[in-house]
Formats: sequence, C-alpha cells, structure tokens
Amino acid sequence: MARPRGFDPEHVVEAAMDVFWVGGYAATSTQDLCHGTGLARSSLYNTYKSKRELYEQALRRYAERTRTEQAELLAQDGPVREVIRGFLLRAVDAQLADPARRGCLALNAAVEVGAADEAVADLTRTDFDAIVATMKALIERGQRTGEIAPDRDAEALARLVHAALTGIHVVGRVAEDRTRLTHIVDALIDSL
Amino acid sequence: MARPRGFDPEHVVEAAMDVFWVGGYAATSTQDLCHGTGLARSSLYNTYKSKRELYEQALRRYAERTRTEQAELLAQDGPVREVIRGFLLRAVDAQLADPARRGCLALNAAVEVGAADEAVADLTRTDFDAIVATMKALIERGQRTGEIAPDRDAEALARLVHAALTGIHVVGRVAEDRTRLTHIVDALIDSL
DNA sequence: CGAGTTCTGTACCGACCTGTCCAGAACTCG
DNA sequence: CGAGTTCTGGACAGGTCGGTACAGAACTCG
Repeated sequence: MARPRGFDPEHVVEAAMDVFWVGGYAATSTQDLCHGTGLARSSLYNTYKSKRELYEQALRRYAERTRTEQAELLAQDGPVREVIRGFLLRAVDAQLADPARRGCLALNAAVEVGAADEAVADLTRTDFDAIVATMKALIERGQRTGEIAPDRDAEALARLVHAALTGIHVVGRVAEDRTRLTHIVDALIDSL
Repeated sequence: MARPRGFDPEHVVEAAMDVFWVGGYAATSTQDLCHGTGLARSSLYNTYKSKRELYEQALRRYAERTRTEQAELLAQDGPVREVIRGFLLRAVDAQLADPARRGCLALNAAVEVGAADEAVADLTRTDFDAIVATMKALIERGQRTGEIAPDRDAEALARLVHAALTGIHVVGRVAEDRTRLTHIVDALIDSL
C-alpha cells in the first residue's frame, strides 16, 4: 500500500461541477478548477485525464442529481398540475435567488458545446429526456384522475413542459424581474 | 482624402456574426474572426476596438434581423394559430437543416455570457422581448377574431410561445430527431 | 522502523491567446 | 504627378492556456 489520496474524488467532481456551472466550459481555466476544487494541478491531472474529461464527469454527476430530483417529484402526490406548477416555480425561485444565475448545467452545456461535441450532446439529451419522462408520467397520472383531458398527447405535452423549463432557465439567465418567468408558468399550467 | 477601406464594415459584422454563431464567444479566437471576415488583424482592430466589441456589434446586427423577421411575421394574415405554427415549424426546420445547429444567436449569447455580462444580457433581453411583443400582438389579434379565448392573458401566453421557441433552439442544438421538436409545436398550438 | 508506493507542490513546456506596432503599399485629391 | 493620409500585412509582445515532469513529502504495511 501507499499514501492515500488527500481528497474525496466525489467531492471534487461536485466542486468542479459548480465551477463549470458558473463559468461555462471554455471560459473556465484549469487554474479555476484547481482553485475551486482545492487540488493542485498534478492531483487533478493524476485523477482526471483532462479538463474535458472532468467536464463530462461533472455532467454525469449533474444527471444523477437530476434523476433523484425527478424521482422525488414523481413520488409527490396531490393534483398533478400543482406538482408541475410547484416544480416550475421552484426553478423560477432558484434562478432568481442565485446571484450567479447558473440556470441548468445540462442546458448550458447543450447550448455552449453540445452542437460541437457528440459526447456532451448525448449526456444533455439524457438529462432532458429524464425530465420529459417524469412530466409524461405525471401527465398520464393526471389523465387517469381526470385532471387533464385524456385525448391530449401526453408525450408532446411533456415536451412542452420541458420547453417551458428551458424558457425559465434561458430567460432567467438574463432576466431581472420575476414576471417574465412566472408568466411562462401561469400560461403553461393554464394550458394543461 | 486617403486610401479607402478595402471592405464593407456591415458585411464584416455579418461575417463575424456567423463565426460567433457557430463557435460561441469564448471558443472563438480573433484568428477565427480574421479568417471568417477575410480581414487582417490590424484591419479588424483598427475598425473595432476588441473582440468583445465586435461581439456586441454582431448581437446588434442579429437583433436587427430579428426585428425585420418579426415585422414580416406580423404582416402575415390568416389564422394566427397557423401563423404561429408556421413560425415555430420554420425554426424547427432551420435547426435541423443546419449542420452546425447554430440555433439562436441571442439565446446562445444569453446562456454563454449573459449571466456574467450585463451589456450582453441587455441585448439578448431586447431580442427576446421583440419576439414576445410580436407573439402578444398575434395572440390579441386571435382574441379579437375569436380564434383564441379572450379571457386568457395574452402576454403570459406570448411568453409561453417564446419559451416553446427556446425549447426548440436548446433541444435542437443536440437533438437528432424531428419529433422531439415538433412535439413542442404540436402541444403548444393545441394549447392556444 | 524501514522499504515500497503513491500523492502532491512547483517548475516548466510549447502553443495559442488578445492586442499592438510599424513599415510600406494603396489610394485621393490638388 | 506628388503630397498627404489611411489602410494593411506581418512580426511582435506579454500573458495565459492545457498538460507534463519530477523530486520530495506522506503514508501503509510488513
């Protein structure tokens, strides 16, 4: 045996995730990552083979987080329109409360590098699809309980809900007032 | 008098816009810009004071383009739901036909740099608001003609339409199939 | 406590980054 | 045609980039 690592790799990925989340991929330097994770260059490169690979790990970590959040959402009971409204409003509040306006890491990644990098594109697609799947399940539940008209296409509707979420995250990146965001939620819930 | 410029500044901004559109801000180098515009470094820096300033000019140029497009859209007659559907479907087709999946420059800018740069944030907000204003006007027209229920909040609905558009542009950056995008359009039009 | 292994701080590498500079070409106008 | 002005190509500058190398510290285990 030998000297063990002086850090927890999980925790490092989490820290790196935050750094990328705030600064994006290209504008984040390896020095920023060292600073954010508390590791020295050599430790970083000894553990992850490149900035790019660490970014992928961060995206994977984020996707895990999304999955657990979505599972919790699915476990909520009560009127599904309220569940969805609550979900979207939490996104609005989180966005406005965050001084860095980080939004959604997967969305940021899709927009900044997704078009030029298939691996990243794939990761973000997975993340998006997880949300869509949850929304679809909720909508179908609503159709069974009679809350939502049964003749509507649940998957299409789910993708509209996801689009509303992207709107919140995109506009929320530059919006200073709450109305621009709550309008999206109100109009969407009114449309279900 | 003296030697005139060997290039058209308007045309240069347009070319720079395309370069930034494909590569984003941070990942685009000044060399890329020289290559894309056909100018030498000194000519670029003699005309625009920095990469950053050229980016702003590109965003301004893009906003102009958006304004004329929106004006044309508003001039279209026929059922407003069809006008809106056509608008969104054109966005879908443009996205899928574009091998670089550029999406919307204003959105890309908002997501990549908007959170950290107030000037850019302001430009993108303006761009977004132009689209929302058009959608609101169309929806109000639909309410007058009886196509759309008059008790619905036209502005909120307009922001939902814009959110649908952001969804198309974001998901379209990484999507390879058409359904993910057309679902958004279908569900939205069905909700108006 | 000593041998063996792994981790880590620091220095370093070449490449590329944005932005500047300047000499000479190109052009206008009197 | 010549004087005066502006444009342009290319070299250059200082800094930062992502990534590597290595020597010595730190730790485990026999």
